[in-house]
Amino acid sequence: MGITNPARHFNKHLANQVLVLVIKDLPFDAPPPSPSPSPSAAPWTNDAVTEVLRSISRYTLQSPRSIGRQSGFRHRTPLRQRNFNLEHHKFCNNTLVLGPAAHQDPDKVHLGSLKALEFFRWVEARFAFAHSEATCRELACLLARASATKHLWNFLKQCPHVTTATVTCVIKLLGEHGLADEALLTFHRMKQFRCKPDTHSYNTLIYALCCVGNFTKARYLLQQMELPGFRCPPDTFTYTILISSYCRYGRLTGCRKATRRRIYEAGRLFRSMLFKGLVPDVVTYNALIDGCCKTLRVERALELFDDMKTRGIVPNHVTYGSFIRYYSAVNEIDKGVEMLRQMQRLGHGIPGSNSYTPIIHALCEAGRVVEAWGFLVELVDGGSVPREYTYGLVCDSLRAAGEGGLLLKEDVVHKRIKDGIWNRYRQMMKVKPVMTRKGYPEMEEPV
DNA sequence: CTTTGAAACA
Repeated sequence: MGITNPARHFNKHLANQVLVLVIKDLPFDAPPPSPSPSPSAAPWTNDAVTEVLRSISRYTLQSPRSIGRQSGFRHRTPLRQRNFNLEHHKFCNNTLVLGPAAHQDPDKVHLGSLKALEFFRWVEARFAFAHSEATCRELACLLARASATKHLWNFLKQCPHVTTATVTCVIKLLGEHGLADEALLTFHRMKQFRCKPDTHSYNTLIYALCCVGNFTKARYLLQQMELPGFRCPPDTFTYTILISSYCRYGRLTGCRKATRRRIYEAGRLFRSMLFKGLVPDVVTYNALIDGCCKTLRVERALELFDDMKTRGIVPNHVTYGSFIRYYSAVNEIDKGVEMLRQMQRLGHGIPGSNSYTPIIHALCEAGRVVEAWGFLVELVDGGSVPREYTYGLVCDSLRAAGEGGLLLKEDVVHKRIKDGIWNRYRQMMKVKPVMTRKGYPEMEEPV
């Protein structure tokens, strides 16, 4: 772990020096607050410039929702297309701004993008640094994250190093911030940026549109791709994105009819992808199976489950998770347990706390408390740590059922669970200090 | 560089 790469270390240090200047809004030629290395004397490399832009991005615009997630992030609440004018209006009226950027300080974000642009120009002018595709992509991504679309488009227009991959990256980021219309605009301007769309960029754009529920435009793009002889024909990803979005979004509206129509639409897409000779993968099946389970159509889900196995596609812990959640929810817990055992037996995945949690919750609710405790122990033996809520629920249920004998304070299992939960909590506080802990009665603060 | 799942509380 602790391998020290001197160049990387130097770049990090340099990035910190520049960051101090950014925060204090000082020119980059200003004397550094601490001795060496100084930005105005540094031999700038590709990696160093990238590192600086990354640190500006990290400092000024990390959305609290994305902190603590390793890669990418998914929204718990559905995204809606954001409206800049409305947001500005609300901001002026001192009311809450909605959307993923809501928790960010707008001034800080603004300063971040301006400073990044300034730095980008500064290394170029002061050291004749030749920007590469990598540094340009880093700046473009920073501007996209800051939702600074005007700056972004201006930059892409005049930068000679933009590639399709860079624009795809930008489209993805805009989509993650609920700016699907802006993503679409960026896509349409690709010619202006001297690059051609490919299937990847189409897929990313379709995903961004689906995330805000704009299926009309998403379907229109698919139609375009399906035209015979088109340069970017749809692939498995294209269909999987649409199918999963229909399944996910279908449940959102309270209306049963709309849900049915969306799930039906997902099935239709699935058939048409098979017809085109495209091979569905685990993810495609998982999306469909989860859609069926959530709409209580297990028979269909099981059919798909068999279907995937005959095609030689190996189910994974996500596939089994959908079934386990379904069976736990409808109180057919033993079938859920059977699914868990099948996954282990066939070597289709190692159950983690995600697989055990629905079963444990359901068992507690059904009053089968001792069994619940058994699964909790099994989970811990497997090396996982239960969620705090789950642990509290099992302990409460044991007490209520008069099984206090399993609650001995000095028990090794209890100690391991508590240590695990506290370790995870401390880990989280490191990356996300602004977090309130729920605090369940079972967990007293360690000394 | 793109796709699946992820609880309870207020």
